[in-house]
Amino acid sequence: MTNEHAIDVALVEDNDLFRKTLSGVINRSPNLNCRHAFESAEKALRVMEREEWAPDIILLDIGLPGMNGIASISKIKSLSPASKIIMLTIHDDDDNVFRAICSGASGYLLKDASPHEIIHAMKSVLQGAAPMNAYIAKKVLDLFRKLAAPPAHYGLTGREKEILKLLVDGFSKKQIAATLFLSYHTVDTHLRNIYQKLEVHTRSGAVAKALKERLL
Amino acid sequence: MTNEHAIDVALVEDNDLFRKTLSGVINRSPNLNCRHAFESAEKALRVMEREEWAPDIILLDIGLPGMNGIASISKIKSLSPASKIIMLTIHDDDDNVFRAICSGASGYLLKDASPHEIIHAMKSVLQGAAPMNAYIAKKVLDLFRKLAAPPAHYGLTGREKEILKLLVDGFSKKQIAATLFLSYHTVDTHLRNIYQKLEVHTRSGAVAKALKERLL
DNA sequence: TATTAAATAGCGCATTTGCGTGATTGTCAT
DNA sequence: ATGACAATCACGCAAATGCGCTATTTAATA
Repeated sequence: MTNEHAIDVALVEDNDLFRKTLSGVINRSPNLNCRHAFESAEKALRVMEREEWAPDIILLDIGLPGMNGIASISKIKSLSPASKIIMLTIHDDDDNVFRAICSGASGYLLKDASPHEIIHAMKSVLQGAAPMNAYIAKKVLDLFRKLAAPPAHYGLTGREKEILKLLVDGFSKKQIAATLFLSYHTVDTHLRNIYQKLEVHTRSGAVAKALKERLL
Repeated sequence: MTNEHAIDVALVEDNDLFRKTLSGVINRSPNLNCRHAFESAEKALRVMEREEWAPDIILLDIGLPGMNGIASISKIKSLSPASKIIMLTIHDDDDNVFRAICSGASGYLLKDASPHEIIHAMKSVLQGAAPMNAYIAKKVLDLFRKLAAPPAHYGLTGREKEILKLLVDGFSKKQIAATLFLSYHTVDTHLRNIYQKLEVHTRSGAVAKALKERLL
C-alpha cells in the first residue's frame, strides 16, 4: 500500500522484532509509509545525509546502543529541522525525558503503546500536537509545578509591587520617582518598606528575591 | 451496574446534554460510578462539604459559570486533597492550562475526547499518571523549553560567573573580595567587565539579567 | 615570538544608596 | 472615634557604588 502522498516515516530501533513489527504496522496503515527502518541512529543519520532525506516523522528509540539517544535528536534536528521526532522508550527514565524534550523531541511514548496509539500519535504531531504518555506527562507536570513555585506573599501593597517592578527593570530611585510622579523621598520610604517585608537590605537583594520567587 | 468497590466519580459540567451523556457513559462502565453530576462547582463543593464526600475522581469543566474554574480546583483540593481532578475544556485556553496545572489538576482533556479516552484517562490518573491531550501537552512542552532556555552566553569568564553568583546572593564588593581573597579593586574591575558584557550599569541590572536568563 | 585574553591591583570622585528619625493625609473597619 | 494601614513627603549622613584611567603577571594562541 505505497502512496505518493503518504507520510514519510523513519524508524530507528535496535530490537529486530519490535522494529519489524512496527514497520509492518506502519506500512499497513493508509497514508503512512515507513521507507527505512534502521537499527542505529548512526545508520539513519548516514542515509539521511547521503540521500538528503528529510522524513516527516522519525520514531526514535531512546535506549539505542552506540550514539546517545539525546545526542541523536540534536543531530537529526540539525540535519532535518522539519522532521518531527517521537521518542519511544521502555523505562520512563526520568532525566532523559527532559533532555529529550529540550533537544526538540515532539512526542514521547512508552513502548507498550498499542499500534493504534502510535499511529494516532504520528498523525497528531503533524497537526502540531505533542502526544505524550500519561506517565511521562506526569513527570513533566511535577517538574513544572516545582518550577512555577507558589507565588509567595510578603504582604506587599500595590504601590510596593509597582515599585518593585521598576526596581527589577533597573530604575534608580530618582527615575522611579520621575516615572510615578512622586517625591524621591516617597520612593525611598517605599523601598525601605519593601526591604523590610522581603527581609533584604539592598536593591539587588530585593531584585533577586522578586525574580526567584516570582513576586511580579 | 452499581458496584461497592467502584471508582467514585463526580462530574461538574454546566452543559445539560454533555453532563447527562457523560454520566451515562461513566455509569455504564464497569468499576466506574458517577454518584453525582453537578452543574456548578458551588453545588459540588456544597455536597462534598455537607456529606464529607471525597470522590476518587472529579471531572471538572473549566469554563463554568459562576466560580472560576481555577478557583474551584483550589477549593476542591483543600476540601479533598486525595481526589484527582481531570479538567475538561473546549478551548485550549493557554493561560488557564498552566494555572490549572499549578493548582493541582492531574489531567487535562479536551471535550472532543471520546468516551473511551475519558474512561481511560480516569483509570490512568488513579495509577499516578497525568493524562493530557496532545495539544495541551504541546503547550506545556513549549513553555517548558522556554523555561529551560538555552543559557545565553555573554562571554563571561569563569571568574566573572563566579563573582556574578555572589552578586546574586547579595554580597557587596567588599564581601566578595573577602570571600575570594581578592583586592576590593579586583572585584571592582571584574564587576565593570560583567556590566559591560551584560550591557547593564548597576548591580541590580546584572542580578536581574542573570536570573532572567539563567546565567548561573 | 608577538599578540591576545584573563586575572590581578590601584587612585579619585561624583552619584546613589541605605537608614535613623521624623511628619501629614486619607481610608476603612471596629 | 479610634486605631490600623497605606501612601505621601522631608533632612542628614555614612557607606557603597559606578566609572574614568592606568598597570602588572600569567597563560594561551597565533
